[in-house]
Amino acid sequence: MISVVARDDEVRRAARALVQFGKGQAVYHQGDAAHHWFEVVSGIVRTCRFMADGHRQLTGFFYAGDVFGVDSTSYPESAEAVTDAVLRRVSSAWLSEIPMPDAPRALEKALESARRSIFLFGHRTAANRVAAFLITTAERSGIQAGVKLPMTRGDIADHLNLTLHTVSRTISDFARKGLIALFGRQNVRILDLEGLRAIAGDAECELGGHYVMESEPGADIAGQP
Amino acid sequence: MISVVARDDEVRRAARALVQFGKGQAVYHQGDAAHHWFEVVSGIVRTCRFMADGHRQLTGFFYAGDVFGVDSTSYPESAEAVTDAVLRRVSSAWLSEIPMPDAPRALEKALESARRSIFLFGHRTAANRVAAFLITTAERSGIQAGVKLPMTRGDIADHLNLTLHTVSRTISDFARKGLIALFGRQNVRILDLEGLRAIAGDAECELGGHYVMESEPGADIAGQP
DNA sequence: CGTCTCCTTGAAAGCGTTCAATTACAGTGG
DNA sequence: CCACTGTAATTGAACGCTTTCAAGGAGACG
Repeated sequence: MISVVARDDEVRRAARALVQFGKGQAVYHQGDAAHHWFEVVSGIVRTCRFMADGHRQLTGFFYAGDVFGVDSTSYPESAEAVTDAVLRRVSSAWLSEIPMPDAPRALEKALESARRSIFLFGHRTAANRVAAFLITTAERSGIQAGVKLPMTRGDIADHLNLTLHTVSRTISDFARKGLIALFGRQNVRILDLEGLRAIAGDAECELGGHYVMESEPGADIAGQP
Repeated sequence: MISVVARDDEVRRAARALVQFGKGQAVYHQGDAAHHWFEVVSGIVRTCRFMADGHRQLTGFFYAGDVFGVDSTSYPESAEAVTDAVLRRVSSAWLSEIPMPDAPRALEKALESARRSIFLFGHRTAANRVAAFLITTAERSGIQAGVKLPMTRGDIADHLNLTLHTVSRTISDFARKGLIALFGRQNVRILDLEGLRAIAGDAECELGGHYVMESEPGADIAGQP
């Protein structure tokens, strides 16, 4: 009996461990069976999809405290360490024991996020996207005016659906216009947050209200017991 | 007792009725409380979001048998009849009582569709998008070579994230190259399906396999009971 | 101090949009 | 049945933004 409990404890321990990854190392690959989900303890992780045409699409950056890899069967995207990172790895089998948002809710959130990307890629210029990226990155990094960009320009480009050239040019433009200041390639100081916000525009650009187009509620033509 | 049952039956009837909408009429508006979901009996319905900048984004076209409006609290997008349409309107309260395998599946389909749009908007040219649209519309319409396009060019444009000019030009190009034939503005016959497919490219462009980048599984640095 | 990777910058080309005008079509009434 | 009318679609030309092509430069690390 005791040995069984001990073994159970061991399984529990193994099911929830701290693991570390070197810069650039893959946490898991697109298509892998989803045995674990992860929480970032330190460092930064990116999730990305590889397209058949060779293009890469970064779907998210994850900072300390963020969770990723919550997928039911197999991972729809790869996860890689942007910097050296320490992660808490939790076996998917323990999902039920740990309070997690229910599945349909998670689906809806994923859908919502996907729709935001559609908007971003559809109707925003390079300046819009980069400005929005700088602002949100600044907010997530915590430090107010000093933003660190540990990811490469290529990473940012694949996240915003631009080329690294355009990203670089746009950042340089912002610096030239006095919106930000650059210290080396990875350290940015935001000088004019309001100016950046004006360029970024309303990131959550959906209307809460209606575009009323006079319409009847639709006529009932048959009951249906 | 009997009266209660009768009243219950009445509620049931009201909760699931056939309703009809005229061409262009709104089924519901973006932001409305989601009291019902719908199944298309006949006709075509479009769902669309209106952005703060005035742009419109069509998120889907729905044909007979398709389900839309499956949202938990409020509709994130408007729904409008593209043609005169008859819909089966089901009260959200009956979601659990009515055997509805389509409901959760509708969400997954929407997410899949959204992801395809992200890819489409990100890495595909106008020709790619229009070709893909014609093919999928042909498949959904049922009739093999004769595609009907009851939606306007503007609708198609807002769905593919292009201008109506570009859509029109691209369709004309296809006709000029002999890939399709036009009969009036709404009837298209596909003459060279393989040619169209070649232009559309691989619409489901995610890799099933891995891009292996030699990596260790990540070293355990501490157990976590 | 060399080398590697990543970043920056310039110039030209590509593609879709915008502006502007014309044409086709459906619906309506004579 | 045909002219009239308004909406939708087509087409041309110029513009603008991003990409592509090409070259050079800045750090990081040994």
